[in-house]
Amino acid sequence: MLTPPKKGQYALRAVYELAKRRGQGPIKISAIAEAQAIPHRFLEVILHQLKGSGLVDAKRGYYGGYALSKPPADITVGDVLRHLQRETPPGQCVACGSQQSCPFVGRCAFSLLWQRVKNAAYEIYDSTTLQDLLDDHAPVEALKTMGAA
Amino acid sequence: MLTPPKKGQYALRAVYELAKRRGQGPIKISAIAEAQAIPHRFLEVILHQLKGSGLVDAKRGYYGGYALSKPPADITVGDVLRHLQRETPPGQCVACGSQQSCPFVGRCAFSLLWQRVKNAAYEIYDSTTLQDLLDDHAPVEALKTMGAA
DNA sequence: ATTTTCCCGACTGATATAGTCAGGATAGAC
DNA sequence: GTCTATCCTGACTATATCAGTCGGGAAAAT
Repeated sequence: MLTPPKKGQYALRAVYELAKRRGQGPIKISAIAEAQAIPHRFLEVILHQLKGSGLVDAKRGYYGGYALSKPPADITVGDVLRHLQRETPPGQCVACGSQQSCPFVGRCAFSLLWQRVKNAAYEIYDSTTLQDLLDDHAPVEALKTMGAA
Repeated sequence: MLTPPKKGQYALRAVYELAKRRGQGPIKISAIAEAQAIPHRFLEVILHQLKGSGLVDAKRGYYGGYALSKPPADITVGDVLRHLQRETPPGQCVACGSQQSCPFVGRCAFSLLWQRVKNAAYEIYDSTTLQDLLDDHAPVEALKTMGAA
């Protein structure tokens, strides 16, 4: 239900790899694909899409490749995920995705609930930077919500 | 990405309807389906599945129908949702659903993150009872995580 | 000029979800 | 006892989304 889509996972693994190699100049798609076990052609699509958000810069040609446009500490997981899914049109019911008309628009007993879950998720995403992931520990203020498996 | 599946939404709307009519004896599937705009045949499947968890009781025959087996205050959204999706096999990576083998098993930089998001979601689900939904307000201790739309 | 890389849109295939269908079982109405 | 309204049950189909591919084009270095 709330397992992130492959595309998002690939994107995060890719920028994570870029963060790890920051300072080594542009990293080729093929290098990232190999290191993170991502289909090469698919990763092309994903990184290109990410470029549109300004989180990564691309360089073409012989010594081309991708690089983060900001320090890993300034990029959050939320930044990455947000730019992959087209955001839901404002005023639209969170639950009734697509442009289907919700039969309970305005008086839905659950819309608030879905909204809260979504906010809780992005609160975590937005408070986790690539640097946090590199350091292999969760941000301090979020740890208390962890609980057991 | 984290919009709940239709099945779960239908299930919740159905038990919500049952909670609303509690005390009126068994409620027919057709009545629930009409009130909540759920395909009749599909709702049959869903309610039958829910019955397996003991949250609802069914009665057959002329005056048959469904009813909650417990007071609305004793049933949480988490209870309902948990019984709809087969739980992920233990030890399995949260992200790499199905039984696909994760190439980063054990050393995945993100598994902790996914786990935390999942936990945060179920913390909200488990602290929201049907009674809360009937009262049309969120449980107090969860309100602080709401934020803007 | 050629190679190596990213760029870009259209396309295909797999998978999970959403929903249907036909018929059987049970309980009450008559 | 028969009839009807209801839930029960599994197998089935359709659809939408996701995952991934393909072919070719454009910049940058050699």
